[in-house]
Amino acid sequence: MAKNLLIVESPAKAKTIEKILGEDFEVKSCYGHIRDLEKGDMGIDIKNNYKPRYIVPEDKEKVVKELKSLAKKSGEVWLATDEDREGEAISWHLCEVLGLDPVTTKRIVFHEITKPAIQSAVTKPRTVDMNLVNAQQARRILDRIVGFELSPVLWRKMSMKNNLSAGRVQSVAVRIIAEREREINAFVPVSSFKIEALFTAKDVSGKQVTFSAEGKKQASVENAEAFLTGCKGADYTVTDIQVKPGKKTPAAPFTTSTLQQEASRKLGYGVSRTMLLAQKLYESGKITYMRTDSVSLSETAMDAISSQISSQYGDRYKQSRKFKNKNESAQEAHEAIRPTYMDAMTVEDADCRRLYELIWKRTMASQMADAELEKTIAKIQISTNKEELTASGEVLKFDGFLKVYMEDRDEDEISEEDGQEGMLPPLAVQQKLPLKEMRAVERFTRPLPRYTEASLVKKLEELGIGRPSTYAPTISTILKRGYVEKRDKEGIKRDFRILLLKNNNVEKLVEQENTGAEKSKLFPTDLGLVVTDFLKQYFDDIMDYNFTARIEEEFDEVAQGKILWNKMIDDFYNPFKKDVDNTIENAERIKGERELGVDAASGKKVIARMGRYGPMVQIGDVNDEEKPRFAKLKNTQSIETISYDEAMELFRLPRNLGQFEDSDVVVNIGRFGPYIAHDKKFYSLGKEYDPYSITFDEATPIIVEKRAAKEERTIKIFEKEKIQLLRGPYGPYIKQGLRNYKLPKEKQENAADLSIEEVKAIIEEVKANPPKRVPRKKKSS
DNA sequence: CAGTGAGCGAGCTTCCGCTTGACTT
Repeated sequence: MAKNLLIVESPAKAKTIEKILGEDFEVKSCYGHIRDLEKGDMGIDIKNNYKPRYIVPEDKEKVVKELKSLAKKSGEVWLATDEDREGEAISWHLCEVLGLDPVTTKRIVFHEITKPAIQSAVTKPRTVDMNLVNAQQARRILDRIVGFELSPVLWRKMSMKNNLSAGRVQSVAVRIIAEREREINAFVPVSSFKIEALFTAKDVSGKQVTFSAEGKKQASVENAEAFLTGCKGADYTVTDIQVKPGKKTPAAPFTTSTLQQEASRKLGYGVSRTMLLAQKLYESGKITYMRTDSVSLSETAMDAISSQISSQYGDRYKQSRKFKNKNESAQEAHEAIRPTYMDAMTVEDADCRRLYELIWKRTMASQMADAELEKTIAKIQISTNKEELTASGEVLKFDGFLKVYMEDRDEDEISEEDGQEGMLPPLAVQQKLPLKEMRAVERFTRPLPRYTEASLVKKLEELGIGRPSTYAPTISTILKRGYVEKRDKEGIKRDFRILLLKNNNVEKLVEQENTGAEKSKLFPTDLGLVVTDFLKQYFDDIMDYNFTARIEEEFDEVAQGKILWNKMIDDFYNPFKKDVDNTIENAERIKGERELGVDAASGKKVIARMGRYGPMVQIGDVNDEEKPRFAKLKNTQSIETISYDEAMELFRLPRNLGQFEDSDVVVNIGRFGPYIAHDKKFYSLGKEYDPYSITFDEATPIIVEKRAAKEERTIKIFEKEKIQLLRGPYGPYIKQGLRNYKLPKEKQENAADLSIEEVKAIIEEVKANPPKRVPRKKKSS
């Protein structure tokens, strides 16, 4: 009898399941979605009740063909795609493409790839749930409509024409970054004075140790000084001691989002890197599926973890826990991310290993006992006034899960109070304490930090926007479109005051701290800011943080069969389309203009705005008799924050540094960054040089060096044909115009001897048989 | 490769969510 064919989404899963099911089943993968909306005309018949037009994308043709022929040969076809909205739709598309009847074709689901789960799933097949499929179609169609209606609006209203885009997810992601930036820019720090007293006492071994106690924060320097002066000559007595037990609980096992956050905090990985490494671990069978929103573990896994904890740390450290998902939008088609086996596992690649160890520890910790603490709070009376000081200490009584792992926190979750609380020496009520010194330290309030890739993912997940499979790609998109940049920011030096009470004398000191430094953070570009403002102005509802949550409720109603999907789409489309038409008709071009002042020399207005080639400053108006002067903003500057003085500074380029080898040496900033122009040739300036301050003596060696390096790379030049033979990191190649052609292996050795005829032949040869590439998107008819 | 900055109009781009691999100057 012919084998049954079982189709899953992921090929790695297929392999595992085939082993479990044995002889009767052949298990194949469809590699995710196999059909999508056609691109032309949105792929939707708006007038025909939003009927979708599906096609098999080019890169899926092969898979579909193979599944078709297998389906013919096989006994029964079973659909085992993921149990969520998308998975259900994939099953339905498989029915459509393979000619299966969705009413009778067997559909099974499981949330974990374990023998019992899969064997039990096979005993209770159902059929495709068309309501759920319709909910997915509604989701897909709505996203297509939003993206393909909104993006063209931007093309029309923005002067920059570098394929801009907008969408339900990406545009809100940019908005989050833009708003945080403006909060930071508008933030006015307020200072107060933290009171800290240092006392000495004997510890358990009788040694004198220093510990600190805190007093009430003082709002001003006057108050702080008055307080310290008031403490002159005081006695300090312990009046009360409270000892309270406390505990810490481990975090849930990893989901995609929490894995990305922790890998970012603990290992400094960006989200794409984390996902790439996780994919490798998954494919080599070391971890479970890495795109998941579920925190649950299979029974089999819980048992394995439990026995691992027993053998490694003892039963005292064991505590079985079942975690529940807080997130309502979670679809939980998979397990949490965990090691497939808990016993020792070697991972070759160092980066992969670090991620694997993180996953292993987190998984272990999630099934371990609470850490037990003892918190001590001592009140200390000041004899000269009514204020009290508080000393607190924390002792770890039992480490529990902390033996293995502790989750890190984001900057914005760390408050000033929860610094490291050390141990207090044993104290007794009525004990007199000798004061070493007391200080009032000026502290400033801080704005919320800028987002990292991972903290943006966290925010998106909280808002229910995006899915585990799209977090990393979404961030790539907004970076690629130039709405957002990832970079460091240097902090600025700031003075802060300290008042010190010592030996009955109050002394005033000033110290410096660095504030506002950020590393690898997301900054909005001017483009991102103006596009966000524009979309907010004209498409308020789409840009609303709750838009996705609202339509998700409607998708749910479709999934429950309460409303028809085309009715839902119709209710959305009509008002939306009206907004689109109105915007195209009435909205002004997006400029983001801001006036900076008046140029003293010419008496003309100085403005910052978006130009055709990005943010710029301009002196004068295009309607003036004399042409306006233009200068490009540096990439750390922004239309919103640039000052008049900074703007005027930009007009200092181009600078002529003088004559070298009878030609001018001119420094400027061009399309590809700062450069030196000399003798009709151009030399890029590295980051170590500033075009505004580079000197003649610094510039000339760069010319000489770069010229030499270029000669080094050149094998031969065919002047007349404008063809170059160059040496690159992948071997010698031919350059003609913008295109490169690799030399065949046998010709690489003696590349310098090639004649122009031979070179031309190679070009023709390569053109005729182009090297295999990722299939390019083609216009579907 | 190293200009430009206004507006027109051809012909192009664009979304989100499932999955992996092949390529590089």
